[in-house]
Amino acid sequence: MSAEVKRKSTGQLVFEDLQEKIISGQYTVGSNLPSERDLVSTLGVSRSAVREALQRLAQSKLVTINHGGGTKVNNFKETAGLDLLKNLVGNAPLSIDLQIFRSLMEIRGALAIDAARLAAVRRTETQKNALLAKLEEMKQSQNAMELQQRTIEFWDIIIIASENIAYKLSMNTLKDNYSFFERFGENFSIKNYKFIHYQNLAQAIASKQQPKAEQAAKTVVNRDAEQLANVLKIFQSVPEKK
Amino acid sequence: MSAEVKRKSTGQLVFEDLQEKIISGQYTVGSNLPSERDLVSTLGVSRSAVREALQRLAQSKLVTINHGGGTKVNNFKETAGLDLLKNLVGNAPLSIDLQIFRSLMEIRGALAIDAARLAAVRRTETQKNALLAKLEEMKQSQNAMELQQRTIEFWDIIIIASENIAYKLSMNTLKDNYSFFERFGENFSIKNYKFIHYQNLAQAIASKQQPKAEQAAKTVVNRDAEQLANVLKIFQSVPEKK
DNA sequence: AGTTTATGATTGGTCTGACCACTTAGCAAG
DNA sequence: CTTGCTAAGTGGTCAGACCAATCATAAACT
Repeated sequence: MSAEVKRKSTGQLVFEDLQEKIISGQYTVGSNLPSERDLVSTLGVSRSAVREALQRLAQSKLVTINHGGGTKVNNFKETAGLDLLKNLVGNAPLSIDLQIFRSLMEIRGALAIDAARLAAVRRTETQKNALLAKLEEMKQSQNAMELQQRTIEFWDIIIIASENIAYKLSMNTLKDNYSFFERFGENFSIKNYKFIHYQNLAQAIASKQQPKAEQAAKTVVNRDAEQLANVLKIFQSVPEKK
Repeated sequence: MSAEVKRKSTGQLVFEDLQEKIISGQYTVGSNLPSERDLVSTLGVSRSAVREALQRLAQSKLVTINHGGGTKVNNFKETAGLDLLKNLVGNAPLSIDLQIFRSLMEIRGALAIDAARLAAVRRTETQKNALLAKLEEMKQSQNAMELQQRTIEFWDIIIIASENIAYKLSMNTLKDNYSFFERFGENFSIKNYKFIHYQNLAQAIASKQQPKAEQAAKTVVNRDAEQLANVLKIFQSVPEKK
């Protein structure tokens, strides 16, 4: 139940350290990382810890390891995947990069809208019923956190119904990214929440009206992004409580 | 110059082996992987190799490692990122999963179209000129491979101009995924290639006409996907040459 | 002089075995 | 039945040795 701070492993620490240095440009793109043995002496950890960290960096395409030829620093903007985004966003509300926040809202919107468009054609009867049921759940939410959770599940049904595994996988990563919005949840007013747009979206998908579903999804997505942006502004204009 | 088959490291082999077993369902989701020491004896490799493979599996969210508590197999469809797609597509032309191919075309389309829409508003003068110049390069391509490469660069300019880092990162991964289309390049007829649609797209972005850019992008994307699908059909209907 | 070839140094890859840290399950005490 | 302890199991870290690929340099050759 508690939010214990799990002790991080040495390999994890090395990974984060190197990742941060690569992203912040402390290592020149195209040049080689210090050799494993150099990192061992510099960081004061074992070689296995260093190697495990390097393997993970390679897995996320931040570096390219060459047997005998050193470990090259990649230009992460050209090689990395979507999961890197969370390392670019920033942690505290005050330090959130607005351009990256915008990127996040835009890709989330593009994927969700197209998924809705496809779901309107491909959804099964079961999915139709699940979607309408989830809408009712949303309406009966007791607090903002509950509503937020059910909204995510509502969209998940649409993503699944779109029968597009790429959308599903992308959304997995995006969820990790905007999980930091959770703390803002309480700032949403559930009392004045308008369900009409979600209602329209669910109905359009239920009745297989593709253009209508696409339009309704656009409305929902744009409205949500706008609201989040507003909450974000509040957080950014008010100094953090100490 | 040669396409040498690089010898794979032991860790890489273990990684691929376990990944394949997880994706194919040979390990039950939610259960624990064999312990590191068990894998060592089963696979006949050192523990360091096993550990490095496990770290990479954890990095791609296929497993969750718990200190002292075993390594849990995740439901990759709920946790993995877009980069997993290439492991689902299949390798040979004959074994390409059509639903996944469709997913690939759809997400590629959704991102490209929205990027074009944004680029029409956000592109700089420099980017405008680069885009028009790249279009000319495309027209002067000598062979299908060259055209394909320049088309990728054409889109890359649009993605950059959209100022959306999430689109850029997603496209990085998608490029890895549809790199297997390269072999199909020679089947495209460059002689009859119609540049008018790309021309329209470039012009719309150059003149900052957003709706027009979005529409032109849709046309281009749908046409390309259709062509690729046709080529794919040819490959799938004709038995592989021996 | 330029090219090729050998060679040693550098760097990543693998293995072994020991020990530490955390979790879990079972047992014992209460 | 609960609590607390203990031992076994599992992942984490370390040290050191040796293998394998690459690179820089120097020597040999043409």
